[in-house]
Amino acid sequence: MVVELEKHEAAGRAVPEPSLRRMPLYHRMLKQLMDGQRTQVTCTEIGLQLGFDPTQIRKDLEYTGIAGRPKVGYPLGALIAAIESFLGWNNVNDAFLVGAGNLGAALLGYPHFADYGLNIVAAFDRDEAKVGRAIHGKEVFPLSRLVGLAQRMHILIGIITVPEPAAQEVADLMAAGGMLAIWNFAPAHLKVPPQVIVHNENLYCSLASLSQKLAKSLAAKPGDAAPPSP
Amino acid sequence: MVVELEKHEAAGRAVPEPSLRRMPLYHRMLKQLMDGQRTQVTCTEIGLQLGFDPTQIRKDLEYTGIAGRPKVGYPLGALIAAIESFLGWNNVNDAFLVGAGNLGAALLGYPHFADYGLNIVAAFDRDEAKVGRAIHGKEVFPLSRLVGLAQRMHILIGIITVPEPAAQEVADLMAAGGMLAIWNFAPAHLKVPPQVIVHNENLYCSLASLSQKLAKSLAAKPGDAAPPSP
DNA sequence: TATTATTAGAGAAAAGTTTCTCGATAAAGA
DNA sequence: TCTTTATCGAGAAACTTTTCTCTAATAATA
Repeated sequence: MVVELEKHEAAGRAVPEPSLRRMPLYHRMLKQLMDGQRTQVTCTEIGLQLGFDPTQIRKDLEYTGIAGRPKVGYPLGALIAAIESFLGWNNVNDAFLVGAGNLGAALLGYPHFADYGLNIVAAFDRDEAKVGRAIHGKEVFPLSRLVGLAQRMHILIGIITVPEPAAQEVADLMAAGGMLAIWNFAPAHLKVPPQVIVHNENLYCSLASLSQKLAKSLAAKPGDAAPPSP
Repeated sequence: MVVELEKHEAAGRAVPEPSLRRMPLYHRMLKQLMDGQRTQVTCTEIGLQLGFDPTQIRKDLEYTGIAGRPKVGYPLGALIAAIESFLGWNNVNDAFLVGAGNLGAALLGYPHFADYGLNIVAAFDRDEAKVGRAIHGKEVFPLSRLVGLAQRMHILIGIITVPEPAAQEVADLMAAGGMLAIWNFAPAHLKVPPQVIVHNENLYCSLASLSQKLAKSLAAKPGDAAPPSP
């Protein structure tokens, strides 16, 4: 017997990655509209402001399980709530951050992560000089305590902001501590147990795309700005 | 008359974004192989280590214009050079960074950007307290000098690490200064002239993908780690 | 030298994503 | 009330990206 699942059922098929990544853009825009005392919004309007096709937005919003009405659109408050629920931003997850360097400090000071389901509760670092200090109100512990504290506090999310050579070792510790999701800012390909979700935030990957397009654009119309070697 | 272009010709068709974003992963891995005194590499080997399909890698590498040999693979040094050339990492571009906060400082201290075609030469900030100081050896200028200096120095790349409300204004200044590429770390949808390439590095977009998958994974098997409200 | 195993490269097929088309529905105006 | 207009929602079509299949080339081995 085959059980038909609703499209937006939790255990249903995977949601396209591009759709997932557009959700926060909708969310942000809708929040701003909400501040302007609006109560309804249409895909046409969202698309116009964000530069997306309205049909695409309709398909994306379908994943959240909300229904709109022709000629009117979607109820704003309910739509925002649906997105937050869909993304799991209702239940805030505690997280550990490893690597209290520049980037780590930046993330520790990032505003409003808690509004987006992420609560960084502590930092870890191998450097004894950093241990014991607090950064943006978050205490820094020695790396040796990571596994024990993660297990005891049931921490599910780990954030890696260490230099590349240490990244795999930190990932191993996180897996040993029972973490299920790793947000990896080190430019490294991590090997983890199958139950662990890894998201890589490799800046060089983004940079590659940017610089290739710029190089191509300069090659196409070598104007005033790009002096070729004379 | 129709002129047939080579696939890898500079003015040719657009390279898929996913392919572009995989290039730095190949580059990194190949560099490590190079350190191990290797001279040849096959797609099979790259795929095994990075977890990609070898055919996909072959298609990606085709864009760089390099040719491999059956049974042998690609010459390692030439392949690395081809990737760097393809991504425009040979000609280093100067860049200005605006927003000398936590994240800005992290980027100013990022290692080896110059090896990847990006040379951040100066920072800018609206905050008078930050102006005049140097962060990781890069001087901080007042925002008012951005346009003039960008024009004079022919700066093509701008990096935005200001809070969201100031992002559009900074983008406008960058466009006015003649910049052609913007790397935007603010969670904002920027409106820019058509010739300007914008790359958004919205952390909330990545976080959304991560937290949705984690929430789904927890919902699927509510094991020891996720205590439901009793 | 012939055979075998491996791999690049090209093209086809499959899978995934975006855009288009159309009917249904709801609101506003004639 | 009837017509017009705007928009949702569903399915089809177009496009993009990944994976598969096959051939030819190359080196190693018998």
